[in-house]
Amino acid sequence: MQNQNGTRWHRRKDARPDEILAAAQILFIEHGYKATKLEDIARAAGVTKGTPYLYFENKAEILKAVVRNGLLANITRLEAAAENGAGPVAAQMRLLMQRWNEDVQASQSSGLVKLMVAEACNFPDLARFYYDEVILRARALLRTLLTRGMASGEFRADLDLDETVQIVLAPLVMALLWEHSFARFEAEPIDMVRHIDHIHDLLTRGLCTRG
Amino acid sequence: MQNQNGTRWHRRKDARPDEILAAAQILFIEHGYKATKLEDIARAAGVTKGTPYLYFENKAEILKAVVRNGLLANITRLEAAAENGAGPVAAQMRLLMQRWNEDVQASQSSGLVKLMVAEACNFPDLARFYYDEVILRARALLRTLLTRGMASGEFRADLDLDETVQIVLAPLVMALLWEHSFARFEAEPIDMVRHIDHIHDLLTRGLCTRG
Amino acid sequence: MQNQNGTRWHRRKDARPDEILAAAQILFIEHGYKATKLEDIARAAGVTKGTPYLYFENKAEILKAVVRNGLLANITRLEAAAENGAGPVAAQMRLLMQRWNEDVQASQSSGLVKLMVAEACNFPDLARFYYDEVILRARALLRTLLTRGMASGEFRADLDLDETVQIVLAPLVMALLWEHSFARFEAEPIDMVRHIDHIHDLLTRGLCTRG
Amino acid sequence: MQNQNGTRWHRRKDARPDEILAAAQILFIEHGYKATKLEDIARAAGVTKGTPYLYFENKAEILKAVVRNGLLANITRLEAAAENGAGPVAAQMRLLMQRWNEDVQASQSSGLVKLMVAEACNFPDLARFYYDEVILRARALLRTLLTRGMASGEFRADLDLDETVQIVLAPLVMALLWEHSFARFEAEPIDMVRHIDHIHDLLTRGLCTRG
DNA sequence: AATGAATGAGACTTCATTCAT
DNA sequence: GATGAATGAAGTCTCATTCAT
Repeated sequence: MQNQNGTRWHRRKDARPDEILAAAQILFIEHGYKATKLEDIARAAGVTKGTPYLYFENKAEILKAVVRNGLLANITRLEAAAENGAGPVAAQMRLLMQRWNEDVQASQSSGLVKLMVAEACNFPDLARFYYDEVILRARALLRTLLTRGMASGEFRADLDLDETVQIVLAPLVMALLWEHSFARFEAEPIDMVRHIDHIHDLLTRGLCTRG
Repeated sequence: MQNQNGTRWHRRKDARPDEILAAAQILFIEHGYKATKLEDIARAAGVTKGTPYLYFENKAEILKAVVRNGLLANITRLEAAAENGAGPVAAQMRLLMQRWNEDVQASQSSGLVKLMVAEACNFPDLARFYYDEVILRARALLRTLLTRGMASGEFRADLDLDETVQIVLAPLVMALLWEHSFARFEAEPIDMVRHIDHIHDLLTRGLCTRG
Repeated sequence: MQNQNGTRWHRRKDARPDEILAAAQILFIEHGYKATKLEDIARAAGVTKGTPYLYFENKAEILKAVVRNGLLANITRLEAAAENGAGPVAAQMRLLMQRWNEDVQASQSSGLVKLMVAEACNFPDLARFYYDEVILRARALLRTLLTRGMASGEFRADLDLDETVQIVLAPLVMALLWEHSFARFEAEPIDMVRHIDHIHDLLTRGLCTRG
Repeated sequence: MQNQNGTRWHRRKDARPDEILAAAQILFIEHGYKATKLEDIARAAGVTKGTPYLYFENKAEILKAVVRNGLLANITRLEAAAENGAGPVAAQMRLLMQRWNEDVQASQSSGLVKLMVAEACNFPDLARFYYDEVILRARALLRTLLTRGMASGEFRADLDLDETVQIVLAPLVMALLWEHSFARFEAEPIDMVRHIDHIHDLLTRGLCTRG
């Protein structure tokens, strides 16, 4: 394969692994790990069957790299975004949710969560990694925020921290899973910004009227 | 292969399909559709490779039967449980959530949701079925309750119905997914009754202190 | 299975094997030996999977019985028809050809030849049987006729007997094979009586004008 | 599996499909379509199970390729051989028959006819192809010759063209079928050149003495 | 570095055959 | 005699992986 100057391509030499991972991510999310053929990944990445093996031990390692790459970057950016907040905690929380959403959209990584849910049982060490490096860190982030809010009197003092963290995260995670499972059947696509506002509103103020 | 009577076969035509589906459900949920071998299903059901084909056309049909069987029964029981409620709507909602949980536990069907999330893309008509017959019906149920609560003044009048339904369902569904993905890494198992109470409490009263 | 008198059927007890063979013959001819399922034979014979095994050792024995039954009867009747002919040999030959055709039509056995051609390699002893008991006997019959014709001066004296026998039989056999292979593509069905007359005419008189 | 160079593969993409078809042809003719295992074809072609699938969609496509390849080439060469004949038509016919025989011997394709007869019912479109591209074209060839002979007064004018074509072809085709079914039981192998001469002689001059 | 022909274990599925009822 | 649930060997086809080029 030669470009029009007659010289071989070298430009993308270092980009290859990432191109393969990008292709693999899309296909793994779309069809699951087992149902995705390595040849499809290769083709989608613009290379041939043998090439992925130059960069990755085997198919399982590609999956692991996909997940590690995608999610570590996400959570790291999220942690950065959570630093040095000021003002009412509820507002900080809302901001953080929106930031996180923007980041997920930008990084195309929403489906990784679905992938992890689907494959957690088949890749225990990957699941462990995800639990330790993503779930626990995300929870810690939220827990800090909640604690601050409870300390300041903004949030109810009788909340169970662990439970509350789970419950707050649930609608956010579900929205991601939804996008890669049943969203296509909906009449109109979800407006995530608006949806997150609703989540924030409902979680902070509750369903019930204030008596 | 002989059973304990020294006879070669069990001869239980009527029970077989359900035994096969039960075995398949466990394995599909645990490993996903593709990664589950038919021979494993057969062995788990106490029969040999060929037997499932006496009752089901092929592997895909077994998956469909698993999902249809399990979920239709669930949603139907849920709808029955939702009828003729009286008293405060919030209390009715709490009761319904707990009923649903009991039913899911009893029917061993919690993992079906994970299965559907994982395989929605590979089985579009099954996903459609799930969307139409499970998701929409579950939403309708909740929407009725919310509407009633809003009409009675118990719930806030400014809620967006569609959004709220999604958000209320999210923690419930997430709890199921959790059980079949990362729950094993937690220090202690989730007490679902307690968890649902927390969900109900947080959703009805909100995070914030009143006033 | 009971008839309307409440008594079990016994009437066809002895007919069972023949019914099975009749069904098998049709299916073997239509699809070949391997492609015919024993269950299809059973169903076509109005019995269930296990029943053929009450009368036949296995599938191969059914094939052998089909061929033996069908062809032995044919050749025997043919030999009977060939006896005590009088008058011109060419006319006797014509009569024999037409008789043979009537017999084949009546006995529904035309496809057996195709079956034997198709399966000769896979069933050497059956092929041997067919060669010895059908082909050789049919040849002998024709050879007798030809010899008589040559002796009487009716047929050319310079004919090679073996070769001539083969060549005379060929169009007759081909017509049978044709019926079970490509006849369906023809615009109109073959009129066998007429076709045999043409065969007889061409073979006796030849293509060339008499000069 | 290693070749004699100690390397694992032959690496001969261009030759492979034909090697596979050649192996398949022999086995299909010998045992029929169903009774031939793909692994046997592969082994006979010097490759392993999976390799045929690099070049052919599935087993049925291999059969189709075998037939198409083999027969189209034959009929095409036959048509070429039939062009620009001169002299007595009977002599031309004899020459054509011998040419055809030489071609069939050289191309090892004699068994394809048997294969088609055996499998016509199971592969209707292949049979259609054979009927259209081989049978009809062969008939047309012969019909031309016969017509010429009748016009020139060499052949009888009262011949039915369609019938005659069928009858002339029959002994030629039967000889091929014979070779792949019962020839092995004969005391001595057929001398095809001589056999064709006999066919030609009998068909042109007829059985009967003149006069 | 990249290719892609080839491999071969392994999955799905079929079906001749058995035998308790 | 008849049934038909069950078996399990065997066949078709797939695809992760290898390695000569």
